[in-house]
Amino acid sequence: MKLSTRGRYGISAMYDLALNVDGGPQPIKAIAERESIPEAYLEQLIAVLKKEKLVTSTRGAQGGYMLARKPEEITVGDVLRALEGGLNLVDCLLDVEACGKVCDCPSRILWFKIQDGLNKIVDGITLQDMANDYKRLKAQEDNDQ
Amino acid sequence: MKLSTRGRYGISAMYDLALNVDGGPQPIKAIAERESIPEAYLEQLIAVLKKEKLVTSTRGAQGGYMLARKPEEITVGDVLRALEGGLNLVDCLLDVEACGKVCDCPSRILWFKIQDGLNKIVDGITLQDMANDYKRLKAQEDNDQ
DNA sequence: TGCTAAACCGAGTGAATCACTCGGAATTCC
DNA sequence: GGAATTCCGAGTGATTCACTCGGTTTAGCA
Repeated sequence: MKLSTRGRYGISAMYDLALNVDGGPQPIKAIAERESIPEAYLEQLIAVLKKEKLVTSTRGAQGGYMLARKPEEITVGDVLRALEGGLNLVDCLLDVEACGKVCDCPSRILWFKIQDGLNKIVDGITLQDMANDYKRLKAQEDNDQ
Repeated sequence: MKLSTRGRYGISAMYDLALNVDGGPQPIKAIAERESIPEAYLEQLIAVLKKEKLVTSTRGAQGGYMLARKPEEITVGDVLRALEGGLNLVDCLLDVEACGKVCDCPSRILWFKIQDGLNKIVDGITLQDMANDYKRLKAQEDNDQ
């Protein structure tokens, strides 16, 4: 029930792209440095995000990655589902076949409720919300000085 | 982000105990058979549930396990937290030290929101609710015949 | 036109975790 | 005293995680 580094790094990277939304394409190296993510690993993750059409890329020198949609149109759920293999708490929710003897039906109802609730939470938060949190924190910090 | 078998088996076992709440102590063997859980593995899990004071045991012949509280007083969250090592999505929520370079603060806010929402969901469902689901399903089944 | 900065791609790997198993000791009922 | 049961610690094969590495392709720029 722990989020893997994939999800955490992925969120950091997407959040980074949201902050730099007006800065042109961001190379992996820059994102990796700012967010302290191993560069070669991030490359893999971002490939997934691209396949899921959450980011676009431009190749060659001066290339890099950008958000495929506006930050307020990308939810945290989009990112986590892409990287965490669908946020499926339990296989029997997708695949009725996988529901052998392990899942009796009240359990199945339970998993569904949890899964559904979780999805509602993560789909209610966008990258823009995160960027706003950042601005708010920063303003407060400036104020404290 | 997938629930491990620990959580799934644990819920099944506790649900089983809730259904058999009036049947005296239930030996592991019986629970394992009804719920199709490997017996020796369930033993391990139930030891954790005991340590967390969710079940009580009586040793020796005719012994077994019972719920430590009434089914309506045990939430699914109690069980999952016990078995899944606390349902902590991310270490930096517990342990500020663990929050090195990986978690910048808007991420932390995010994890907190998700974690909090998740806990609210699982703490809103009791073993009794699951048992009621079972009765409802069973009644409907009988009706269909 | 060639250099360099980047994305793209596939394979490999050590460490950790998962999902169990096994053997035996202690306890309690009949 | 024997059978049923909990209790306990250790061990293990398979899988997944979190990366790394080496190389290829693409594109801007001098």
